[in-house]
Amino acid sequence: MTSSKDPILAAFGSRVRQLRKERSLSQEALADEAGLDRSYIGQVERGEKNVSLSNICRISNALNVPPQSLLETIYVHQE
Amino acid sequence: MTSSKDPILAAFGSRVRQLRKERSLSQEALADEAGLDRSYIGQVERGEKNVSLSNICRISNALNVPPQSLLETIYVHQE
DNA sequence: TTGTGACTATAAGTCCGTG
DNA sequence: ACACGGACTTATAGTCACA
Repeated sequence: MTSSKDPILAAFGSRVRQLRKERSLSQEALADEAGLDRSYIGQVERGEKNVSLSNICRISNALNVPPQSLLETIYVHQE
Repeated sequence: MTSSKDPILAAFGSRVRQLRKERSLSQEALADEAGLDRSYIGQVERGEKNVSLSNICRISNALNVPPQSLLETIYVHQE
C-alpha cells in the first residue's frame, strides 16, 4: 500500500510541498527541522508514504502550522 | 513506544472517543464502519497506537467528520 | 537538490481469547 | 460493551547508494 497512488496521501504530500516551498526550504532543511530523513520527506511529498500521526505533527511543527492544516486539502466522500 | 503516553496520540484518541460517544456507537460498530478491528479502535482511543493517515481518514469517514477535525484538540508548541 | 529502489527493524494492525 | 493480553502477519519508519 505504501507505493500505490492513494489520493489521500497524494493530497497530503502536495500540501506539505506547497507549505515547504512557501517557506523556501529544501527537503533537506525541512527534514532537519522535523528530525526526519531527507528522502523520507521526498517520499511523503510524492504520496508514497502513509505517514503516521506522530510524523504528521513533526512535519507540521517544522512548518510552523497546526497539524490539521496539513489535512485541509483532503476531502473524504461523506454519504 | 506503543504503550508510552504520547500526548498527541492521547489527544487524538480522546477526540475519537468523544465523537464516537456523541453518536452512541460502540467501539465495535465504529470499527465495523471504518473497516478496522474492534481491539484496534480501543487501543487508538487509549492513545496506544500511532495511527496512520489512511486510518485517520477511515475513522473520520466512519464518524462523518472531516479528518482535520480529529486533530483539532492537538496543540503543538510553536516557537 | 531531488527521485527512486532496496533494505532491516520495529510498530501497526488482526485475530484469538480472558475478566 | 470495554480493557487487556498473546501470537501473528503486514506495513511503516528510517536509512542508504545511486541516478
